Amino acid sequence: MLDERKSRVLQAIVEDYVATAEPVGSRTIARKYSLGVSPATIRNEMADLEEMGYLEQPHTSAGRIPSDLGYRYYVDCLMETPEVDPADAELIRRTFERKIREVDVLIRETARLLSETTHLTAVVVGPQLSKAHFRELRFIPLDDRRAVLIYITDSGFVENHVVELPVEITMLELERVAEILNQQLRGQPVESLSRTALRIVQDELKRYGALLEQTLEFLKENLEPGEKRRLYLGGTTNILNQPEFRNVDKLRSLLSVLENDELVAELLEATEPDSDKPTIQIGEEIKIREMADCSVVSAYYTLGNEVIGRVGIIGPKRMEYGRVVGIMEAVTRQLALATSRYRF
Amino acid sequence: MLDERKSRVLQAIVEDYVATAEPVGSRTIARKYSLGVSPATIRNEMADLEEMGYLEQPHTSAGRIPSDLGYRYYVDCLMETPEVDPADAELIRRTFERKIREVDVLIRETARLLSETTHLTAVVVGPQLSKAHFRELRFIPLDDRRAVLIYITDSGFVENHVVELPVEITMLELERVAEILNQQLRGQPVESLSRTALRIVQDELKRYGALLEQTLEFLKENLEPGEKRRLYLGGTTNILNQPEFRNVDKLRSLLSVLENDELVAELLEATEPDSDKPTIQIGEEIKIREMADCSVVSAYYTLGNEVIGRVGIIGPKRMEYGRVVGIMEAVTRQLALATSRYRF
DNA sequence: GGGTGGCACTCACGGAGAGCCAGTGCTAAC
DNA sequence: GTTAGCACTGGCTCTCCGTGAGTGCCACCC
Repeated sequence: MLDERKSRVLQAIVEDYVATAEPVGSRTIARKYSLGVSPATIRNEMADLEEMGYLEQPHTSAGRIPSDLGYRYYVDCLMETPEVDPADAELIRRTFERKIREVDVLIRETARLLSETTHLTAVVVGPQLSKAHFRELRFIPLDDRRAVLIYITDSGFVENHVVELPVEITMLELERVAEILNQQLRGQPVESLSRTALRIVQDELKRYGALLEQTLEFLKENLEPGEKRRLYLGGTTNILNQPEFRNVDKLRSLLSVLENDELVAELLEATEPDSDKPTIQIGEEIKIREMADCSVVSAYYTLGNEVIGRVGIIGPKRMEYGRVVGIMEAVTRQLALATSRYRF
Repeated sequence: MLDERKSRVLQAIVEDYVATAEPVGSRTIARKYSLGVSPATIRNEMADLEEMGYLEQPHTSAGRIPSDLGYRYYVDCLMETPEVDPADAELIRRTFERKIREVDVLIRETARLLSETTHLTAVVVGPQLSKAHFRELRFIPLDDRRAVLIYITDSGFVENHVVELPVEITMLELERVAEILNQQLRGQPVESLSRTALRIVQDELKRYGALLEQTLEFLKENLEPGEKRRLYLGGTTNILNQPEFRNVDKLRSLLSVLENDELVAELLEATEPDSDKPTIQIGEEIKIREMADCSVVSAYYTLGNEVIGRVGIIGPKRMEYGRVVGIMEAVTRQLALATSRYRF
């Protein structure tokens, strides 16, 4: 725990550095932040803070910048989350009051909204199929060899997939397959439609072999933990406005990471499972080497009590944490609300 | 038309500049490309070519680089398209021999494939709904107020959409609506399901007012020329490897363009409608200012005789046009083949 | 003893100048 | 028409200050 004055000094340094991207010196603080002491005193405090690991010095004759630890202390103990800017609040309200009926569009719009309000890069991981409850599947025959398999959950996802039919199957038999599957599976949490549960059904339906196998395969593909993710990035180019990424090589390695959906989705998994405050990962706390200069603010949104998706903001460590957290809270609240409209 | 020797000189300059990204001088050409004449002669030829507008000089004491016109002459008259590299050919073959059943996945994979083989940025605009023929729609009731509207075309697209029902409608009536619409519209080219054609049906079905309106709205949204595009970018970060984009500001403006799906899709519209060779746009031939240093190679792919989608490669003007064209031809051939598998 | 003013020291940054060199344009000769 | 020779150009790199922001330390003061 830092004493009052050290806290104020650290806070001043973080906030000034966030605003200017320049190492901040003792005189600047004495002038801009009225701590009522002289630069020399602040120099001493800064020397202490550096020794304790909260500050770093790019080179001997430069000002100080916060270390990862310094940012960590700042977000944990010093940061305030200001009211969301009225213009942003208005934008958020307006975005969600439009009735968006397609889940994909909703995700995309959310990502755009977050990136526009924070001027950073936003990630949204869409409602996960596996968190929903199975409702019903249907086959729509196309010709004698193929049908569309349609799969609906009670949170309103509709997925479809063309499956090949065993040649001999009749329209009636097809309906029978659907009926049996529906009876066995309706209302089940999709997550627990595990291989074993499905296998029971499979036994019962041995004779529809190939068709069933494809259906199951589709269900598996879409429901396993590694299910296809609905992931959307917004405002990737906002990164380019950050002075820390003027360097093209750094930029390239970061952008390569962002092109990898797997990795990005994992980033957001770090969200603390029970907190309803956004989680913040700072610099080297992120395991990805290329992101050592970045921070990630992430949160989840819920449908009922169920976590069904996540949002994140990726930016330089030097970001306005308070503002970002405020925006994120406002957006996830609205997003949960919007998602609940899909339910039936 | 350039005489033989001028052609050889221009070709040498383009190819050397493509390979090295450095302005090329008369000595380099004399040494590396055996034209059988001395540097001085080549200097004279270069001076001529510059006067004719095929070459430019970054500054007085530097070598020459091709102008837009120079590239244009090169791709029109001098370029050869070499055999696709065996490793790439193998990769292309393998990608498409996997049975990909989801259209979205196919597009994504194609974009990835193109960007990996060309080391440039790839765009794929997916099969357009509006080019298909209507086959059938279905309602699956969810509760007494909502149903899923499912829409199938004969080229294998399945789209779905939650619609709100007029409260009084019964299951049977719902089926009747679908039936009437199906009868009226089946087999129609989707493009010609214009507002007027739909209005006729609408008259007939006045009593289902709200539901019908929503259905029509959905059809319109998805079928109008401005329909939602299935567009996918691959290898965006490949741009960063190009020395011409070491400059972060140039890079930013280019990436902003690429974030705009509308603009990117328009780029590919320029594809010449009847040629089966890829179309090449060079530098300022592209109307987008931010892309003045880029070239776009684009082509379409067909299902039957119908153009249903487009692919493009975006790179610096200094790209290996021959190789890119070769790869693109191979990929579009395979893509058309793969798409035809969806048909029924 | 904590706070402060003063002072020497450090180091990144930017501009000026020198040398280098790839490449040109021109001229004269073949 | 081709080529060799040569003076000239202009960007690039390296080095060398000068400048200024900022530090660390010391002595002094309340």
